[in-house]
Amino acid sequence: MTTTPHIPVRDLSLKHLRQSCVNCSLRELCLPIGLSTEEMRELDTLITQAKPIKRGEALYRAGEPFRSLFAIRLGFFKASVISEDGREQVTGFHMTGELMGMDAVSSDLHTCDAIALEDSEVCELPFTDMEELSRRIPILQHHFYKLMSREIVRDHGVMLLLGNMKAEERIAAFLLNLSQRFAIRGYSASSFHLRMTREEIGSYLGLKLETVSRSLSKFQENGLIKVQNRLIEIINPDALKQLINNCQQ
Amino acid sequence: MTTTPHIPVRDLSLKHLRQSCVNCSLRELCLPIGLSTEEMRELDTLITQAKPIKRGEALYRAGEPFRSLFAIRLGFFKASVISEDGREQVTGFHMTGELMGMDAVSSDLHTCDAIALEDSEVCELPFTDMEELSRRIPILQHHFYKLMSREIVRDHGVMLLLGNMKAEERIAAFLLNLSQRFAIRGYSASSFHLRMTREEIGSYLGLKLETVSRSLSKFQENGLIKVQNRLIEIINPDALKQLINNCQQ
DNA sequence: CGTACGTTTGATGGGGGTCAAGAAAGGTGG
DNA sequence: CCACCTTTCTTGACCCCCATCAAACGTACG
Repeated sequence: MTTTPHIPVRDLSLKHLRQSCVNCSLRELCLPIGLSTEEMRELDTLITQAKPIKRGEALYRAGEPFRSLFAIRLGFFKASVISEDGREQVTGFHMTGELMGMDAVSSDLHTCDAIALEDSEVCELPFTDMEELSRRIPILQHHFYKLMSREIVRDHGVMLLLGNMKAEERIAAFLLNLSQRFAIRGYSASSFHLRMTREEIGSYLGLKLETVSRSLSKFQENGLIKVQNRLIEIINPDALKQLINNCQQ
Repeated sequence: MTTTPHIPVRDLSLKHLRQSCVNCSLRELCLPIGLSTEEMRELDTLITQAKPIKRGEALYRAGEPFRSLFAIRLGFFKASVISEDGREQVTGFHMTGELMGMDAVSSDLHTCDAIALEDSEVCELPFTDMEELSRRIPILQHHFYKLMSREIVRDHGVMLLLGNMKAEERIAAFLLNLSQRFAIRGYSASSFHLRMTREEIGSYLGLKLETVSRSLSKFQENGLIKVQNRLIEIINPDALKQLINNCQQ
């Protein structure tokens, strides 16, 4: 039984089931790989009803047993690991259409917390079912390998950022990355709302919240962006790009 | 020079190929998941003859088309990404029994360079063949998902290190990590040879080579380790562990 | 044996962490 | 709608860690 958010819950025809898959949570998962209608239907039967997660709630926490991946149907999450001595490191921010929980496959335990930064909805994908299905649909198997690989590449990018870039370069890269991801989803690339605190940005970028705040203020002074609390307007994206590339190591 | 392989390179009968799979390059891949002899044989037919890579040579480079994963049969590699403006970030060091190239699945192009830091041997695993086989051997499919997931978890650990730790903590964590991985492979945990330069260590840890050198010297002064060029002897592993955990945030 | 590369160590300076205080925003209950 | 409180954000002052620059030394290799 799959429900679908922007479609009324009671209206559960097959057509809408498929739509839910294509349009929302599994956009990245299904749409680009060209499954047949029949295969898509099989995939849909796997997916449980969309589950709402309120802002501040955990989708899962480190240490919990792993059963499912989660596709974000709508909303915004942070993923973070806590070290033994209590330090938090935000490992990623995830938005509509992205898949979470792939880190948990390795040990059958979640290795990080996933916290909703706004009211969200996720679709649960039981992993063993998914594995079974992907054996029968080669293209789906390949796509899952690709998704996990993409996560690795993304992490390498963050490592480059943390290892090589100065504070302002990191912030610039972060803003451009968000901008691009919003744009892909049909939102404005030049104006968006930050769902996370300065502290969470800082944790992700290896900076203190004061440094994040200062950098944003400086960008505003220089006319690169406009900051109004968590509303960001990108005035001069080219200057931001230049900032990242110019500072030769 | 390089340590001697368990099996002479020239002796490549089927039996030895299988042994090579079990004992060396694919230790992590095959051994722990309990394949039947028949399945193991199928896997072996997939694997090409061990290929030697000399010190300094590239196993692959960023941008090259992706065809295969590589299992390190013997040796030591660094993986690194180069940013558009020429900055190098070492994303990992890989030793015997580990799998390289999983980042390339996402785009069918290698996204990083893999450079041998000592004379090495790798087994090539053509990825499409591997996918096909893993469809018929569920446990193999699951294991590959796990391996990729493990890579993600590992990267999260590095992100924590880069985002939260001070120079000496990073070095301590790095040394302990190497120590542990050597120990798993049956080598000494307390005494080992660094295959990489101070600069490469620094790149991996987000530090400059001088800082790496200074930290090692300081550890030696304090009796935690003994450094003799690239030979490291760990005198007081507990003190190193404490170093990582004590420095609260 | 000499050149090149890698390493160590010192001196210096700056980027960003830390501490602190005040301002702004958001949520809650009356 | 307002008063109140909490959380988040901004800005300033100070200082420390680590990058940078520089020089000398050790080691590997042709």
